[in-house]
Amino acid sequence: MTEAATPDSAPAAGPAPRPRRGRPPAFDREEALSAATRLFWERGYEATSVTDLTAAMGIRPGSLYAAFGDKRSLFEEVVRRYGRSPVGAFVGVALAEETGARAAFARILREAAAIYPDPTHPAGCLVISAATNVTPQDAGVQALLRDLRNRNRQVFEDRLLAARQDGELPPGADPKALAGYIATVIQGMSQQARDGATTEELGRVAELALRAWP
Amino acid sequence: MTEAATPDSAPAAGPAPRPRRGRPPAFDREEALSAATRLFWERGYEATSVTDLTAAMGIRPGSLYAAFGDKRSLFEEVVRRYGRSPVGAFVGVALAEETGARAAFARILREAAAIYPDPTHPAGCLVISAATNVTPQDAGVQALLRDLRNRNRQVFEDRLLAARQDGELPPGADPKALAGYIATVIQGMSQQARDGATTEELGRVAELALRAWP
DNA sequence: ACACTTCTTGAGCGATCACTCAAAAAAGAA
DNA sequence: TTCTTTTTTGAGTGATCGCTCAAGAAGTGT
Repeated sequence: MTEAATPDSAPAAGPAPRPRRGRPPAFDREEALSAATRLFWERGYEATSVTDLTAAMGIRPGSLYAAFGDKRSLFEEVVRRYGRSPVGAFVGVALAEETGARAAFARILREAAAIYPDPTHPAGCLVISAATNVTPQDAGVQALLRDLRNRNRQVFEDRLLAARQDGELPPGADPKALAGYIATVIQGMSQQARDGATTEELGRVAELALRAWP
Repeated sequence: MTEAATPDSAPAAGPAPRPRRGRPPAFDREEALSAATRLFWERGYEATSVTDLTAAMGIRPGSLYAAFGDKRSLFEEVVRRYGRSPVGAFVGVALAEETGARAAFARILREAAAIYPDPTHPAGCLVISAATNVTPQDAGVQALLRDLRNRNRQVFEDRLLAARQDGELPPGADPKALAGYIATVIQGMSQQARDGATTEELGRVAELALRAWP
C-alpha cells in the first residue's frame, strides 16, 4: 500500500565508486536508514525521537544532521525508500504484473494478508500508520502520507475504470466506489495486523472482501 | 466502533444535588471533557499537550490535575465518555436494537458511513485513531484502545456465532472470519474518513462491503 | 465573625524535545 | 610533511514536555 509506480527505472548503481576526499563516513547509510525505518514504522513520526534514532542508527546527532538534513528530511527519505522496498511496493508490482484487474486486486489483498503481519518487520504499513497522531506543527508530515494514500486510491480507480472499458467489469460497476472499498479494506487490514491479527486471519478477511467483486 | 454494551443502565443522575462545601468549581466539567475529547480525537493522545488541553478547557494546570488526576486519567475518562456518546455507542445500540444479525451489521456499516465524516466532530473514531503513534512509555494507552477494538471484534464474533446457530447464517459460514472482516471494514472506513472521504463515498463502500455477506 | 473546605492561580520543577557547533580525527592532494 | 576536505564527537542551545505547589480566593458550617 504505497507507490503504485514501476519498480525501478533509475540508472541503478552510480557509474563508478569514485573515491571521495575527506574523512569517510563511519556508518553504512543503508543500514542506518533501515534502522530508522524500523523505528518510524513501529512508533510513528513524532513518537520517534532523534535520541531514539541516533541510538538505533549507531551515530551521534551531528552525523545524523550532516547526512540526512533534519528529522523531517530523514523521514521523507525513509518513506521514499520504503516505497521502493518489497513490502512497500507490492501493490504497484501486482498492478504492473497482473493482466486482469480482478487478478491484480486479489493478489494485492492476499499479499497484504501475508506481508502486514510478517514478524520480520513492524506490523502493518508505514504509509498508513506512521503519521496518524501529530501536532499541528507536523501537519505536513501527516499530509505527505495522506496524499500518498489518496494517490494510491486514484491508481486503483484508474485501473478499475480501464477494466470496465475492457469489459472485465460490468457497465454498471462503479470504479470510484470499488477503489474506495479496496483502499478501505487494505487500510483496515494494516490496522488489524497492528492489533495482532495473523496472516491466516487476514487471509480469510481478504477472501471475504473479494466476494464483493462485481 | 466502541463499547458494544447496553446504552445505559446506571441510576442516571444522582439522588440529589447535595450542596458541597468549599469553593465551587469555576468550570463546567462536561464542557471541559467535551473540549478535551475533541482535541484527543483530532490529534491523538501524545500529540495533545497539557497546554493544549488547559487552553481548550479554559482552565489552569492545577485545576486540571485536581479535577482529573493526570493526563492519562483524563484520557481514560474521555474514552469512557466517548463510549457512552451517540457517536461512540452506535455499534452497541445497533446490535441491541436489531433482531437480525445481517440487519444489525448493515446498520452498523451504514451508520459508520454517516457518522465518521460528520463535520460536527473530528473525523473517524477516537478509539481507532487516537493512540496509533505512541512512545514506549505510553504503551499502556495504546493497549487500552487496542483491547477495546479487539473486544468489539469478539462481540461481533459472538453475535455471528449466535446467528449461525439460529440458522440466519449458513452452517458453513465462519463467524470469526466474518467478524474480522467487518472490523477491518469499519477501521478502514474510519481511516478513509480522516483522509477526507465523504458520507456518500463511505456509503457506497458500506454497500459494497455488505455484498460479501454469506 | 471565624474556621473549615475546596478550588484557582501563577510561578516554576526536572526531563526531554529537535537541533547546533567548535574542535578533533581521518582521509586524499600537494 | 603540510594543506584541504569531510566526518565524528560531546557539550550544550532554547523550547516544550507533564506536572507540582504555596498562596489566595470563594464558598459552607457554626
